[in-house]
Amino acid sequence: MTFADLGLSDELLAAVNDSGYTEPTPIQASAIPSVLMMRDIIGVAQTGTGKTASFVLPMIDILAHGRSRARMPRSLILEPTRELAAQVAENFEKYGKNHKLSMALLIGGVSMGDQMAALEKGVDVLIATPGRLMDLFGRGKILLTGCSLLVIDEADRMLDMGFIPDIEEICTKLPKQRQTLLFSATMPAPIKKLADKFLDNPKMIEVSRPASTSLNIKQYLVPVSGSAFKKRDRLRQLLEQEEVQSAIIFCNRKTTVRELNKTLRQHGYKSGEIHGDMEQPQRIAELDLFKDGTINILVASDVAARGLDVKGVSHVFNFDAPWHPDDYVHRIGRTGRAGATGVAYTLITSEDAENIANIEKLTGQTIELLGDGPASTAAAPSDDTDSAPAPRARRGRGERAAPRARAPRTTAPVEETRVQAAPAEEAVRDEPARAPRSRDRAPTRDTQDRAPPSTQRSEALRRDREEETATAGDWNGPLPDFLNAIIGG
DNA sequence: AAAAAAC
Repeated sequence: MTFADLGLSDELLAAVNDSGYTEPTPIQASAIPSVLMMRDIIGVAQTGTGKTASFVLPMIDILAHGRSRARMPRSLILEPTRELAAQVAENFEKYGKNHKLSMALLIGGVSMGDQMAALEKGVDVLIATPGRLMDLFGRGKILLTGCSLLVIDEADRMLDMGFIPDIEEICTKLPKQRQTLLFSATMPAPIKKLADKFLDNPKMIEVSRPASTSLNIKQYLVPVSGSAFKKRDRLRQLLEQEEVQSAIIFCNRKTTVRELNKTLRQHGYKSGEIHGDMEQPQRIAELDLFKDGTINILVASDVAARGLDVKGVSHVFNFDAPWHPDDYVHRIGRTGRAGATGVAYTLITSEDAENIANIEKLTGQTIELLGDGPASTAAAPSDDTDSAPAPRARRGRGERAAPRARAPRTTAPVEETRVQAAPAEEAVRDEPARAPRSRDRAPTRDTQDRAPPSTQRSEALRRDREEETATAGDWNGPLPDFLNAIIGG
């Protein structure tokens, strides 16, 4: 099976070919012909299954004929988060490069001026988050009466975020004669109801067992004391003993994201952060730095858990075990994408027993518990920081995780608004995501930018220690049952 | 419990 078998146009096939894809994924193979035949679709699929291309590709061919009129978009794609919306826009740019389709990205956090101007000119594709779409609609900037193709993406996430009433309202403003595609990783009752109400004789496409995790991802649990300092210490040990190409580190709280990124940077790591309290331009800028390899560690809230597609993410770390098992599946799905292998570590404290049990129940697999090996010296007194560093033997080899490579960030990028709504530059996107790491030879003492050895390290540790606030219980009592079960105790 | 989304 090739893309050529799916009924797509030659121009489109050329663009697909240029992007390096030869074989459609299962969801693409079954969805694309049906979409081209104008059928309604329910796609039950996780992100990472090629879901986005399964609607973007046929939409480009469908929209190739006909012309847009002012304020009357011809199609609408709804996404739960701004990042996802931007990502879909990138896909349209990539695959639509041989077509002359116009699109507008309607997301919050960026100025409305460009968006309104685009609408006024008329667009073929509207890609939007519900809030901004409703806002602009309320201002009379959009007419949805000419919108004959609707995509509701990540419907279960929309539900979680309370968007369903908005979605319903939007649906009623579209013409009744239209094609509707709905995608969701799971099909809870409210989503079924939504589908019943707004889809017409949909074709059901289910590609992977919901909530399954990719076999390409090796998963580990890492027991650790609940203290924030010790967790950070343990995390850094993991970062150093692993061959981290690039990593996303998830935290449950935005404050934790900020703190962790700060201390990682103090320790010389090339890290950045992303969470919902940041200005949108800054979120985009940070993501771009991560994509182009300027930073190789992204500390993130769950804003980045779902759907985010960055090539070459070798590791996912859960600094906090996620509260909801679904989130675990989504988070670790940021690695091991497109056939690559990935590793996922989850730091767990004594309080996470139930969360982990739920995750294992959901995924139907037990996650390997990492032994309390030498790397867990975090438990030992580490006041005299430099004298008791993490196992050096296991790092070295020039694979030092993160020599500081750029000056601490100033606030400058925040003010720059030019990055905003514009979809990311094509050129950057398709580069091999990461600059080749210096996985070279012996650790040559190369001077200049390299984080100076001991002094910086101990200074950073001292500051880290000072910021220690949490005093959650250490892992001292008996191991919870689920752990005993795993290690056979 | 948190996070996400409109000014």
